Amino acid sequence: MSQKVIKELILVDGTSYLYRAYYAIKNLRTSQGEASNAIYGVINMLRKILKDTPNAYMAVIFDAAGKNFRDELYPDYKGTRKTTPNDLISQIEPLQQLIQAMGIPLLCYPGVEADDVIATLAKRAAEQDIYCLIYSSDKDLTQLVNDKIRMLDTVNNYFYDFQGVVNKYGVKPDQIVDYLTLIGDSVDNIPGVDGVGKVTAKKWLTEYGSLSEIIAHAENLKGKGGISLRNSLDKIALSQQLITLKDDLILAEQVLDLQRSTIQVDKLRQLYQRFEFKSWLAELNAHYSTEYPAQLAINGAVIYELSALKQCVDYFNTHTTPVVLELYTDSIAYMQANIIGIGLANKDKQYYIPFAHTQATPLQLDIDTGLQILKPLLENPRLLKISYDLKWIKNVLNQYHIHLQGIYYDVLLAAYILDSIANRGALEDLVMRYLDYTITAYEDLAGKGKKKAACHTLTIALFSPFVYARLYALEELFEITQAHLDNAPTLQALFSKLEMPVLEVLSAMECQGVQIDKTILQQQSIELTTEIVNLEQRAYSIAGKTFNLHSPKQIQDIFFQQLNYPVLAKTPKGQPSTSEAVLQELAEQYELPRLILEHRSLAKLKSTYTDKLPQLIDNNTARVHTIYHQAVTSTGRLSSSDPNLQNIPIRTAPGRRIRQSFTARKGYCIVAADYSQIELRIMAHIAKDEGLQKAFQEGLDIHKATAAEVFAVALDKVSAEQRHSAKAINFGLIYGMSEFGLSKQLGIERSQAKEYIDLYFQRYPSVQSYMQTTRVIARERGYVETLYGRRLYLPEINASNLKRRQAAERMAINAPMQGSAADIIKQAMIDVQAYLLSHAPENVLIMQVHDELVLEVLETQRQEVMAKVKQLMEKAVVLQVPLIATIGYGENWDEAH
DNA sequence: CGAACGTCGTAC
DNA sequence: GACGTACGACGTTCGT
Repeated sequence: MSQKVIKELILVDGTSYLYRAYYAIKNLRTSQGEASNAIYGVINMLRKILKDTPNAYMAVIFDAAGKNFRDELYPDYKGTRKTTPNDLISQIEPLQQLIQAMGIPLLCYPGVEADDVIATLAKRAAEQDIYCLIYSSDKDLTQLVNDKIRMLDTVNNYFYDFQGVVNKYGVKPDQIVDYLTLIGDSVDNIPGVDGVGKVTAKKWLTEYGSLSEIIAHAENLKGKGGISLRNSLDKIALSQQLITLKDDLILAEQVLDLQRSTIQVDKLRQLYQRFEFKSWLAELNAHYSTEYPAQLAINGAVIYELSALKQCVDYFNTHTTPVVLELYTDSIAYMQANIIGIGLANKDKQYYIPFAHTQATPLQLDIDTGLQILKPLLENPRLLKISYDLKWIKNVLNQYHIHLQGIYYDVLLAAYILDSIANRGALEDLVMRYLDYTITAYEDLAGKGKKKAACHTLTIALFSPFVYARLYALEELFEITQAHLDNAPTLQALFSKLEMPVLEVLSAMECQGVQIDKTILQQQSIELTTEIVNLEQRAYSIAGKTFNLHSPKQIQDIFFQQLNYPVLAKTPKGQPSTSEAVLQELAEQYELPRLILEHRSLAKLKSTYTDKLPQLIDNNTARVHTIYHQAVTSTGRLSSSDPNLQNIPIRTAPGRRIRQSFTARKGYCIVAADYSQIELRIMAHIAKDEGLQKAFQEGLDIHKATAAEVFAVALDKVSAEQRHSAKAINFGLIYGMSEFGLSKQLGIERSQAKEYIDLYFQRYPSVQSYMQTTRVIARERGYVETLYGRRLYLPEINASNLKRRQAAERMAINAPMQGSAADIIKQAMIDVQAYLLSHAPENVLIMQVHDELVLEVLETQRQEVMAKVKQLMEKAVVLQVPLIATIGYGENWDEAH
């Protein structure tokens, strides 16, 4: 055999991969709710092929819509298939566009199947001494395999050459048609010979060579298979015809035409954007990034000279338009960050002022000198500042004793108000979404993960265009998001009256920090270590060997292989589950699960809290400085990280001990003020339920009052268990819980849970109608609102998938309550901060935990401040029910409760 | 060997 | 599958 073959031909069974990808990849859709899983899977595979064999002839072949000749021959062909899901159908058209935009030949012939086209092309290629590799997981195609045609099933990771087919099916490729005819194909609904399976088919074919020879010797065949073969000769002919691929189609394309053409960059970019394939988009932009600087009216300059900096400052001082401000540092941790450079811009001009790049010619300005000149501009309240994440910028500047003023417009917050889910991404994602062009992400400039380069190691020549593009884009995002806000007055008010002011409160809280007593935590860590080691030893002795108590896999082994515990539940992958619930149940009978549960809870305290918190104490301030994220949650709540101060334990005694380390400075005390039942109060208000409102107005214990109603007993006759049940119902309502959830929560029968819920709705009918109205409004508008008009868009509220739709409905129920509570406490924070700054400046807010504000208050002013804070919180908004804050104080956070 | 994912546990 | 919003530690799996 000559080795003159230069190229091989790659034929991809597009339809086969489309289905496989659709079912293999779950839960992939865009922020708008458009399914993208099948597209992602197919394109991912094609990209791999292109990377491995960039020079091969290549085509992707799809089945055409409509009937083909097999349907004519046999009306039940593929009759057992379920109808194709809409989610899949919607992906076919864009997938094909994407493949074409990638420059890959795409073939789709009506009246035949993709397999027939593949058969024809493979045969033609082989005739021309071109080796052919078929990518498919369809076993029918193995009939084509010979010394030049091979098949790769990437789904099952199996390679079919001649020997591969023999190994897999026990017959040769040219016997595959006969083999499949005998055993039939349930996938395509092709009948085989009754009583003949893989074993018999293989035996007969080995003995007689082919189906026609088998039929010729039919009278020799024994058993049930032999009888049914003799009785179904006509059916066999049809099956054989259906399974045999047509390899003599007349096609418009020759094999040599199947070359990759030029990539359609714009089309590809548009589709990658639509389906939010961000890393591919970034890669595309890295290769074809010439467009944007030319297209954007960028007019940038790097400032190296003192005189130029002074001129620049004068320029912005004499223009009344807002200034776009960017800060670049060597760390994202605001307490440690060192400024590397500053970007300043307006509509017409972008400046980059580098201070600390490692390599720079000409010399950079000295940072102290530079900041001294910039300080008046930054602190000028009349010169308005625009940026993305101004809180972080303000915090960093604070470390340089520059107090940023004129905080005007944070693009991050504006986008968050416009759509708290779709606008979760970074600046470059907002640019893509609102401006329809792309700018370089920092990671694409400097790498990511461990390879990520700090910006001072980048050259100014590389870095400055990146800065200009961001400054320019920020200006444009300012204009476009402002226009969107102007169209929705409630959103505009939410932005300018709530979020922008809260930004400044949060900045102050973060920089203030919280004093944490390291010695308390370190002592607790030591004690926890002792207990953890003790639990480990006891566990090892029961198991008879050492193992990792954190490893579900090892626990599975010991529980179910070694100790033969009963398997109570399985994971989705079919493994015996060792989840919390299973452990709880096993713990009733066995010692080991009890030890593991105990170990988990102690290990959690140690690793997450007592070990971690001391590490985060700032060297200079001796306090912990969290980050409050103002644009993360879908509902409007804040979140906290590094460390997360919003999930410090409270429910158990060892947990509360951690709170004892949150202490006040000498002469101060910790004051903690909680809103009481704020979400239920909001529900009573929004739902306009008279019964519920009355209970709150009378100042009743709300769970007790609910129990009295639901169980029809007098208030003073409510049992502890009844109150407990009512409390679960109340919480369940806020979360959109089902009967199932309530029954699980209370450990009661589902029918019993349903009874409770029905009784509740009978007693509080307005609550029921509110829930229903909310679902309807969500479906009609596509979003729900809080009291302050904050929106949560729910793209899946009309999804065809029941589970997704129900999840969206639960969010629709929960978001107005959770979000309104978030709005209210934000208002309270603004009011409290204004009071403190004007009347009691020694006292400071230090934490927010969703419905709780924590302050550090001068002992001598305690009574006055507590009274005022309580009053401001309760007066933050007027509802149909009283808003109550309970307030306490102590030397530490635990005592203050 | 580091990144990504899944499970678990803490808060409101 | 079944109760909403988060962050983060850990083990396992995946891909380079």
